[in-house]
Amino acid sequence: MDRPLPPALLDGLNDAQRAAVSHQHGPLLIVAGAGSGKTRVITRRIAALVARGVAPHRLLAITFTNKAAREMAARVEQLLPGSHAWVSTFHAAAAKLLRLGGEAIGLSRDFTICDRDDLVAIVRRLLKAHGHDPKEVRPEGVVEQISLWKNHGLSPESAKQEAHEPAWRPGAAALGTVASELWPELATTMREGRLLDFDDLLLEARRLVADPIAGAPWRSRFEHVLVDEYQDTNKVQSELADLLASGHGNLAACGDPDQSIYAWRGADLSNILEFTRRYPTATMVRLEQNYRSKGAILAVASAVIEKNVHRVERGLVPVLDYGERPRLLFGWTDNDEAELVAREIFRLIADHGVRSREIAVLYRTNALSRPFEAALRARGIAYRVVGALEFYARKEVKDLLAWLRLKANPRDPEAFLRVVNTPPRGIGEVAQGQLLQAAREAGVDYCTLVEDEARRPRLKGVAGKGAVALAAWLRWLRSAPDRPVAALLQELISVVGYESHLTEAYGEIDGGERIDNVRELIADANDFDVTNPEGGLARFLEERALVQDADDAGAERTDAVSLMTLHAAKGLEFAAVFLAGLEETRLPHRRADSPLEIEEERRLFYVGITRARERLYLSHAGQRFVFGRSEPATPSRFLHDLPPHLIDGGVAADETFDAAPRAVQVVLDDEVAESEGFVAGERVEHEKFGVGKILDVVGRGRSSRVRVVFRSGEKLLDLNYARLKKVRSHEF
DNA sequence: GTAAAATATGTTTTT
DNA sequence: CATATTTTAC
Repeated sequence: MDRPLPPALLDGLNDAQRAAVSHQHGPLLIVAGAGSGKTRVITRRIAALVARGVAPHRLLAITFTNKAAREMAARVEQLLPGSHAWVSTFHAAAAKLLRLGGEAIGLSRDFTICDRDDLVAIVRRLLKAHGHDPKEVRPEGVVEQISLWKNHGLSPESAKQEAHEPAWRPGAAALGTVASELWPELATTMREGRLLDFDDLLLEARRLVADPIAGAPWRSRFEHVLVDEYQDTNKVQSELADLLASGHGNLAACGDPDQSIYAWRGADLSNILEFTRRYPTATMVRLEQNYRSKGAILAVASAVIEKNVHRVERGLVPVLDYGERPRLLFGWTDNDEAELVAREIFRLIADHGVRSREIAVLYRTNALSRPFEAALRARGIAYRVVGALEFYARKEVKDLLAWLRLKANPRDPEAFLRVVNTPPRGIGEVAQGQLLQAAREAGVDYCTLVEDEARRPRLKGVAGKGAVALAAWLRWLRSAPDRPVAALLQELISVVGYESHLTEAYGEIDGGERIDNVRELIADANDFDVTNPEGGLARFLEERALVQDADDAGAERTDAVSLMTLHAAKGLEFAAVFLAGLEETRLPHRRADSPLEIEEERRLFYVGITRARERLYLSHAGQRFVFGRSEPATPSRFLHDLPPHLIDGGVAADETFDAAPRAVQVVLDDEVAESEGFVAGERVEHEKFGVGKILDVVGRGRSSRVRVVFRSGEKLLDLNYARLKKVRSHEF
């Protein structure tokens, strides 16, 4: 310990960065503004600690996403080849902790991590059993409420008193009342099924580490604990970090209050704001020099964030030159906007030699990606949508994972319910209810239950026969080796006949697409087998549960423009950034109404702006397709807040909007024509069916449909969804 | 009772 | 448009 630091680790750092890297003992708070070299400081700090004699495996670094964890681990590896510092997210760390030591606090070794969908499904069943109308009480709302309660330290019992929320609609049951009514049963179902959700992982991990006896080894396991994105930790997370560092107090927290964008998920800004009060001996380092963005971009960022009232005054000093001022783009419709963006991206790539991977289009919600995908595709520009289509959320993927889950944890009710009748084998809703009930009464797992059922049948008719078939597969599943995962999966698919089920249920074309996803899952499992030669099924499932995005799981890194939400862009940087859909009800989002929520939306805008290194574009449209309908859109209030002199051409939002024709500057006749109504007799083109002719228009407004005759036959198309394009008659 | 077919309906953000 | 729920047919 306390060996001198190799000077190379401090090379090229400013004073504040050096202080953060070389700090040795006791609590440390790093308040790091956007682009202030935070990642560099953290990795160097880890290396510095090791250089001073701390064993790498006695360091724990916690990041916000799995991707960040992987990247940081790789960077540390670069600095210190062969080191094995533990870098992970809170949830992954908690899961590992519980696998290793959970039994000491009465947890089963083979628990399953369940996602939000599983919770919602369980709650939906409970709602039904209690006779609630799922339209009056949304199961999603109940899940959200219970999650909030959990994070505030409530228990199923204590929630009863808290729940006096008025009904939002006359006659409807109050959400809080229903949630508190269902929570005990939900907890029972989870316990019996050995299920842990994301909140439970953290809560149980905290319970383990806080335990006077069982937690002792964990409280001294790490000599240093480091938490990145500290501004987005919730109470349970910060307490877990405190506990893990409680043996020595070597806790380093690193974050930026201006980039707090997860309050809706329980993130508690007071964790970082009051860090020095909790740790009075803490050293505080401020990183306030921005090495990432050009001055012009930073000027806009500052102008934006300064509007927030609930904020500690802080500066971000540009190091780079001023550069080009951000540009405002306006399109009459969302398609026009996307067209302008795609055109500009093309120009950047073709004329300025910007790499595609250095360009990002950022928006508030995933649903906004469509027009950009289409416009980029039309120009042949490679792009990838980050995070949106969750691979593991697809039905066929979930089905197969459910079989694996059932093998890993035969008491998992959600896995059982997915498996029991896919492919259909005559065990319908009623029989399923009976099986669930019987399992609970006998206290046995579902595999045992079904095998018993096959021996001494109680279900009648088709259901009984189905149970016999299912029992045979389950017996096979139980005896199959759980490694390699890809082989197990492959065999499972052929034993169950899953691929033929897909083609039967969805047809050749649709089924084929789903089979592709199945193959992708096998490839994914194979990747896992190769990279984790000793990893078993449980580990595979845990990784899939904690990692939502398939890209995240370690797929290709192609040169492509990135499309993603502002939340997903956190921690990333690009040479050119397009912030799109800057309109009221989108940014700020329509559901953000309180001043505090508006401030979080503004921080989101700020995060987006500060992703850009050299070029920034702010774009919005005058009309946008929402719910399949074109609606007028007004520029975001955040655009109005921008001082005109900071924007290219000195045009602020209100002026642009009035001067729209000049701002567009391009002829987009085709697109304009597209948004007009259709008339009988017109020629149209459909993506799948080709060119056709409108026979007549049924209904008006929201529910209007058109009857079109195509070469393949007549179709009734809902204009809200079918993407029909007009075709000039001479092209027909 | 189950399975296929018709219909309803939904969009913040995510570990 | 894709999934979830309800209706209908067997």
